[in-house]
Amino acid sequence: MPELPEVETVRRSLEPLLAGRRIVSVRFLARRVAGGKPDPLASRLKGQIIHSVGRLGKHLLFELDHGLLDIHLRMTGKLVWNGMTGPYTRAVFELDKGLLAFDDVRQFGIFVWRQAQPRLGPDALDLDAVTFSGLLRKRRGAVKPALLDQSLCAGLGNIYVDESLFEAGIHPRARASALSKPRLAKLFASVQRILHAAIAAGGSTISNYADGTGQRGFFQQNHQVYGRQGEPCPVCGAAIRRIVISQRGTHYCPRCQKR
DNA sequence: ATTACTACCTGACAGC
DNA sequence: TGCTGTCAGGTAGTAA
Repeated sequence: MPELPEVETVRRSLEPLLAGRRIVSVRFLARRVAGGKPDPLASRLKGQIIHSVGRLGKHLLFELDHGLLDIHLRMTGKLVWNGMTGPYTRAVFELDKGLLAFDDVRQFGIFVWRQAQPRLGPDALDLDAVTFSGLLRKRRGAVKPALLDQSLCAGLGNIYVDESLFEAGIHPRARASALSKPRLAKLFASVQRILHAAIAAGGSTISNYADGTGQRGFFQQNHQVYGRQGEPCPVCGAAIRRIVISQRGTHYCPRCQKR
C-alpha cells in the first residue's frame, strides 16, 4: 500500500507515541515477517529504547540503543497503535507504555535488524533538480521504471510515478536519458509538489491504508490518472489509458503525455 | 547495465 | 452460489 507519503504519514503519527518507549517484548505471529528467524530478532529487540522513528524512502527506521529496526510495509503492512489484534496480526510489540501491532494480509512486509541505513538511492524528498536530472540522464531505458528503481531514488511507487509523469506531460515510456533539461526540471518540480501535497493530505487510501492511529488518507481524491482508465483527462478530455510497463499497471493521457 | 519474468501471499471484484 | 481469471500501494531473485 504505501509509498513515500504514506510511510511519512505513518512515521509522523508514531514518532510522538514511540519516542522514549522501552520494548518489553516482541511476539512474532508469522515467521516470514522476521525474515524466517523470529526468535533471534525478538531477543535482539527486547529491552531496547526506541529513540526516534525515521524514514528513508519507503523504509521506516526505528532508532534503538544498538542499531536500527528497518520496517518495510510492502503492499498491505500496517502498524496499529493500541488497537485490537486480528487474523492478520503478524507481530506485537509490548512497550513499557502501550502496544504496537503489525498487521499484514499478504505477508510481504518485513522487519530487518541493521547496523546502518539500508542501501538505497537518495530519498526523493532530499534531492535537488540537478542531482535528479543527473540520475535520470544515465538511464537508457524508459523513465517510469527508472523512477520506480529505489536504488536510483527512494520513495516513489506506482501511484506517484504515474501522477508525476502526467503533471509533467511526459510519456511513461519516454527514454529517461533523452529528456531535455527543461522537461527534467518540470518532472522534478512535479514529483516534489505531488509528494508534498500527498503528505499534507495524509497519503492515498485506495482500500486499506491507514496511519498508526487509524487515520485514512485522502489524496486519492486528487489522483488525475491513477486508477482512472477510461475516464476523460482532466486537462484535454481524451480517455485515460492503462497499459503495462515492467509488470505494473500504468495510467496516462495519450494526448497530454509525449515521448 | 538493464530488462523481463517469476515468486512471494491473500483478498476483492467481474464475468460466466 | 461458486468457479475462474485479473488485479492490487512492492521488491528479491534469476535468467536473457
